[in-house]
Amino acid sequence: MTNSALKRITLKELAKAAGVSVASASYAVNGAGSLGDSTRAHILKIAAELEYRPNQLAKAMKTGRTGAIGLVVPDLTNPFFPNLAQTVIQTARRSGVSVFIANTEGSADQERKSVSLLVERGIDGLIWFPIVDTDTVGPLLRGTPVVVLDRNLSGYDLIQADYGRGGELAAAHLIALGHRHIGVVTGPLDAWSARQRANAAIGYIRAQGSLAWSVEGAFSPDLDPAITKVLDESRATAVIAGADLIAIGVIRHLQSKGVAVPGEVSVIGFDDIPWAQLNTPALTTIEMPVEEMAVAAVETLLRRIEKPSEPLRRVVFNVALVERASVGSLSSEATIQVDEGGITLGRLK
Amino acid sequence: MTNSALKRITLKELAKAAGVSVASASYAVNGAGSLGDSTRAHILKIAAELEYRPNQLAKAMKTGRTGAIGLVVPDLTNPFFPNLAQTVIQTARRSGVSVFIANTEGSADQERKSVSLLVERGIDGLIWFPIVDTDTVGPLLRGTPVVVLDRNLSGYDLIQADYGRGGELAAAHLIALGHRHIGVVTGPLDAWSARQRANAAIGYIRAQGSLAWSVEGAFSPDLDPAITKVLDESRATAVIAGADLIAIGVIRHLQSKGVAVPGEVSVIGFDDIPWAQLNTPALTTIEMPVEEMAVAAVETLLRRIEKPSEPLRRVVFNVALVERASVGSLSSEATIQVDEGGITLGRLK
DNA sequence: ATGAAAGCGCTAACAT
DNA sequence: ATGTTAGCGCTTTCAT
Repeated sequence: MTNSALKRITLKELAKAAGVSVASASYAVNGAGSLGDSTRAHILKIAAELEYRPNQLAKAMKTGRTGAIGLVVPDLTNPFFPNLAQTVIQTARRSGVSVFIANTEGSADQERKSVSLLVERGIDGLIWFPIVDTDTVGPLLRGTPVVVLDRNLSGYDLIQADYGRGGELAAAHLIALGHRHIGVVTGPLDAWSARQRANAAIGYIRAQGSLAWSVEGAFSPDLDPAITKVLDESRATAVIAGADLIAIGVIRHLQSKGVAVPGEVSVIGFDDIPWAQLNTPALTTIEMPVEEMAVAAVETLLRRIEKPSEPLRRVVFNVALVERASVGSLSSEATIQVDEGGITLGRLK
Repeated sequence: MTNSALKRITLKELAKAAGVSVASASYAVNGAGSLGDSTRAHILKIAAELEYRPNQLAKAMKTGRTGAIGLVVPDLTNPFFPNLAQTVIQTARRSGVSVFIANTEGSADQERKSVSLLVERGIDGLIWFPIVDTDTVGPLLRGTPVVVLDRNLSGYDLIQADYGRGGELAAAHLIALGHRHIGVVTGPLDAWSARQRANAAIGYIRAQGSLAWSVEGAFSPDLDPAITKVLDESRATAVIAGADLIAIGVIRHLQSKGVAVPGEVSVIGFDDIPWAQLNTPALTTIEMPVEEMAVAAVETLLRRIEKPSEPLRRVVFNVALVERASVGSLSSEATIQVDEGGITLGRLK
């Protein structure tokens, strides 16, 4: 009968059972130290029989490594994040590290509390997707390595997508299809990534066409009155949204007012969330390699934990246009000529 | 200057700084033991000045409580789960407990590995959403308290929705609207909850109308050939899907074949995932109170951790029909007469 | 009311 | 190659 429940065998007990010292037992279990082959084999055999499982807490206390990292994201309910979280979890687990998830619910206060809780609980590192561009948590970190996603905070390793290029790609696509009067609904502008997208898109539109209007929105399909108003009065033939969620909201609103998408107005999004292709019409959008970014975040963090004094790194991922059905051509030509304006289409994937 | 970074103050250091013993310091910090009011106040003051933060690992090693629980779900990428996870995280945090998330990617093997990792890492308890009806992890638990979501495993606390009633509700709604020929695409039938839904729906259909066909599907909008085939050859005027994700897949397929929903065929889903109302047409579905179930899971687990020997509990939540736009009436009557067949519509919310 | 001290289970010098 | 031992930071019993 095995001791499946209750009392776990300790290293000391294992050592006694094997007739060796705790040190030898530890060495055997961890593949460390110098041990005779037969001794090692013997200890391992007994360990297996006894179903020895090291107490990770004790181990952590000695080594200062918990084998756990934290992931702090704004909102798991936003369809952009589950993919990210899942990939982080999987990647981490491949290295035997577990991940604590905290969500900040969009509040800087929650963000601070979450980080504090995690740091005090003892994590080896943190992957942080901040809600704003301010370093709200620096003083709470107490030396915990951090990699920052999506934002541009100094003093941390950074994982980003080329948001600026994304904005240009979106604008260029519309311009190439004959659109000249373009409106943009940005994401919350206190986020660096949203500003990057918006500025690049607006810059391109101004250069090649004309900016119909520009409003700031939240990351939600529920549109502020300010947005619906501008939409209703709009003469724009196309709108760029700062996120797919917003784009979906825009399309819904347009449709509810009887304007056809993309028949009368084209809409392009950002992120390529899973819903994008299920939407009616399927959403044309700018995709970023979320999974790869998640993997990069974990790997960067793990490396940082190993080598705390290596120079900080900043990894920027390429973005790409995903053409689906929410954007139409204004010109009557059947052939689509995309003026890339010096932008290289492509992706790392 | 505060010691914001690096070396945390230890209890011993705090004790020395306050000129007391470690025991007194511990008592003061934890509000335990018996201590003079002034002594306590003094120690606390010094602790605040020094920004003392207890080492939770050491504490955990002594007390056997880590203040962390695990959440094991099949797939964060399935829109059903983020809400659940988020609510679990929030609820847990309110009690100061952090949550490790693991996803099983639909494999029993991963499930076992994830649970092992968590248990060995040291969690106080586990919230488990199994992928099948088998207890794949029992022997790995080593006494860790577990509450099981959505399935009907014995030996654990159970949190469920009234899936059977949900199936009846869906069928009754269709029947009441004049549908008689109804098809059903079930979820994976190795899941108890999917069977409950399917059996109840099919039973009701057989009693009040006729079952056109029934096929098993995966939790995905991508339909198996077996399903699309049956859909294409179907004479059913309505289909019940075992999950919203499936319902969306069915609608997409129907639309792609030029059949109007709900004009020619009505479709009803299950779960009321966030996207259900964003779908075109907005999805009529059976909702379950996910957030409340998540809260109940955490509370049940926390109580179980406190009192391991209390009798097991099983909490069943009510479900409700959410009428949107994917179901139409077959009769020409404008008034909808729902024959509830003894079922009480209502919800706990 | 306060303090001394024994560990929790483990790792890693440091012996031998 | 193997064993002895000193802690990691904390809680808690037992003295005082």
